[in-house]
Amino acid sequence: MTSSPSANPEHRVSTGERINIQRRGGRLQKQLAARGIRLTHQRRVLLQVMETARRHLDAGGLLRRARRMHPGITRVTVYRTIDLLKRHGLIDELDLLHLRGDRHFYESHGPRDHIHVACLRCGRVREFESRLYEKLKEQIAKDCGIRITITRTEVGGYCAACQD
Amino acid sequence: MTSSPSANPEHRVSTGERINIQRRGGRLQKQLAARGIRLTHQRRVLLQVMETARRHLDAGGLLRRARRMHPGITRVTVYRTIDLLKRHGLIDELDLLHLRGDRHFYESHGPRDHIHVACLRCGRVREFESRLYEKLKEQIAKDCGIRITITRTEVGGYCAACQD
DNA sequence: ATAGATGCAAATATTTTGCCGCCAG
DNA sequence: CTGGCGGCAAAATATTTGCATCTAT
Repeated sequence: MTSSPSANPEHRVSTGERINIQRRGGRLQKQLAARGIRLTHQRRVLLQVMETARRHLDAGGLLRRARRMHPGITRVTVYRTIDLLKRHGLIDELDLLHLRGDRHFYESHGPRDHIHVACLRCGRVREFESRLYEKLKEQIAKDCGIRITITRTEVGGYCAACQD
Repeated sequence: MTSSPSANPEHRVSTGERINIQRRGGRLQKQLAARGIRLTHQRRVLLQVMETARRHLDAGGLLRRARRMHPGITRVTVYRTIDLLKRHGLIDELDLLHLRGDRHFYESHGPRDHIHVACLRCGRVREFESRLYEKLKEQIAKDCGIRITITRTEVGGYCAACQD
C-alpha cells in the first residue's frame, strides 16, 4: 500500500468537526443500531463509505475515502469495523478472482444474492442475478444436507468488448 | 477475525509416504512438458504433491510436503511454481471462504468443474458437481456476453452433523 | 552453451494484537 | 460512569523481488 506520509496534521479533530454524516443513517447503520451496537463517529463514516461506494473497495480504499470525511481514522479501525460487519453478516467479502491482487473487497450485503462477473482484460465487474443460481443453491443444500449461510460465485473471462 | 481455535486439519496423512517422483509424471507434468517448459527436480516434486494431495493445500502446506521429498526446496520456489501453473491455467486458486485464514489454496484443475461446499463449524470441504451449475454458466455467458475462462463457487453453511 | 530456474535475504503487502486513554450510551 | 472502542506501534502473516549461481535441455 502507498505509504502516505499523511503529514500528521493536528488530529485534534474530535467531534467538533461537523460532518453531515449523522442524518439519515443507511441500512448498515440501522442494522447495527437495532442490535444495540455502539455507533461511533468512525463507524458511521465507514458505513456511509460502504453504502455509497460505486465500486468494490478493499481495506485501503475504504481507509482513503473515510479519511476524506474524518482524517483521524486509522487502518486498524477499518479492519476492526470490517470484522464487526462480517461477524454480523452485514457485508460480503470478495476477492474478485485476484484480478487486482490479493486483497479483499467488501460490499454491503443486500437482499439479493448475486454473482460477480469480471472481465480479465478490462477489469470491469458486473453483478448478475439469476433464478437458476437460487435453484442451484437449493440443490446443494438438499444434496449435501447443509444449511447454507454464505455463498460466493465469481466468474472471470473476456467480455464482448475485450474479445480477442 | 477472532482466532477460532477450531479444527487444526494438519496431519491426517498416512505415514510412510514413500517417494519416487520421476516415473510416470502426472497430468500437470505432462502438460508442462507439452508446452516445452523446463522440468526441474523441484517442479516435479511440487507437481506430484499437488496431484496426490487429498485436501487443499496452501503455499505453506505445499512447501512442507515438498520438503519431505526434497529438503532443499524453498518457499520462493513454491510461489514461483504456483504462479507458473496459474498462468498456464493448470491449477485453480481458492480461498475457501477464508474459513482457515486469509491464505490461498490450490488444486490441480481437473476436467470437471466443481463447487466447494464448506461447513463453517467442522471445516469439512466437499466438492459438488452439478448439471445446473453448467447451465448457470451458460446463462451467464450468454446474458453477459462474456467468454468464461475461470469460475469459482464457494458455499458455506452448517452440515448435517453440525446443525445446532 | 545458455536461457531460464533456484536459493538466499531482504523488501512489500496485508492483517492482527497489546496496551491505554477516551467516548457513546 | 464504564465497558466497549479507537489510536499507536509493533507483531504476525503472506507474498514478491534482486541478484548470483546452477541446471535442464
